[in-house]
Amino acid sequence: MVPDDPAELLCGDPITEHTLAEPDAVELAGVFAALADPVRLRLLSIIASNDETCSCNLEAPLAKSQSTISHHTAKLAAAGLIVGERRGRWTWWRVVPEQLAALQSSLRVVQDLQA
Amino acid sequence: MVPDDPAELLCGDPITEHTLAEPDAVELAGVFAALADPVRLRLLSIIASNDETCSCNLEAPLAKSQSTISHHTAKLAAAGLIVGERRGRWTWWRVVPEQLAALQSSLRVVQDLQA
DNA sequence: TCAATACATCGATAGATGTCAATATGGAAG
DNA sequence: CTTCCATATTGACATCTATCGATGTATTGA
Repeated sequence: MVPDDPAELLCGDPITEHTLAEPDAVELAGVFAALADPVRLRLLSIIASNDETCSCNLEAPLAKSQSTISHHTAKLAAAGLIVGERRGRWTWWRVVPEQLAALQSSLRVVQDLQA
Repeated sequence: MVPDDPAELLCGDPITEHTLAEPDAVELAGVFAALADPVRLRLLSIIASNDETCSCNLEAPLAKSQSTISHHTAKLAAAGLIVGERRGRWTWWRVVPEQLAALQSSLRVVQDLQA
């Protein structure tokens, strides 16, 4: 707890300005949460390695069930990291570079705070 | 599932090369998991906004208990995003810019896969 | 119209996670 | 040495999440 007596403020002033606000933190945390799973990271890297990737090419390399893959693609899509387009029988996924760029930017902001 | 008959490979070839390997994915997911919480993101932004930040200045702005803050700083530290140094009564935290840079780099790799 | 297929959704379950109160630890100050 | 204080750890609990099998839905092709 912060000491009441100013003379005991030996650990510096509390700083609450210019820091991440709660709503922004919740939203950003949601995007990071989408990346906080090994299966989804590999999924993303496979999708990113092609212009478009069919769902039917995602199950085999990751050794997960169809419903699990569907669950993960849905999470990545909800985070805005990929978009899917249904054409014919298949759903084609592609990455959203802008969202990846936005994430990098967020990290850079934190870095710049310190510099 | 991938069709057996080559004539039915209408959705393209499965691609497993140049994608994120399992062990790397697990490690990277762990770092992202550390950022997948609003409290930790705000914690990180507060710590980043100073050269060093005392734990005693982290509880009040985030309105969380002492043990919860300790839990979160430990997670950020385990992910290599911050380091703590105990001097006297207090623990001083600072961000690790190299780890933030490494994360940005990981995201850039995914972006470059697609380009 | 009907069967097959690709994907989503549901229900269930085991394990992970955020939170707090209580307690332990370890340095500071007297 | 003893007391005080900042922080870490423990134990408990509610919630979230990853996973799968089963089922639903929509589209293709015969």
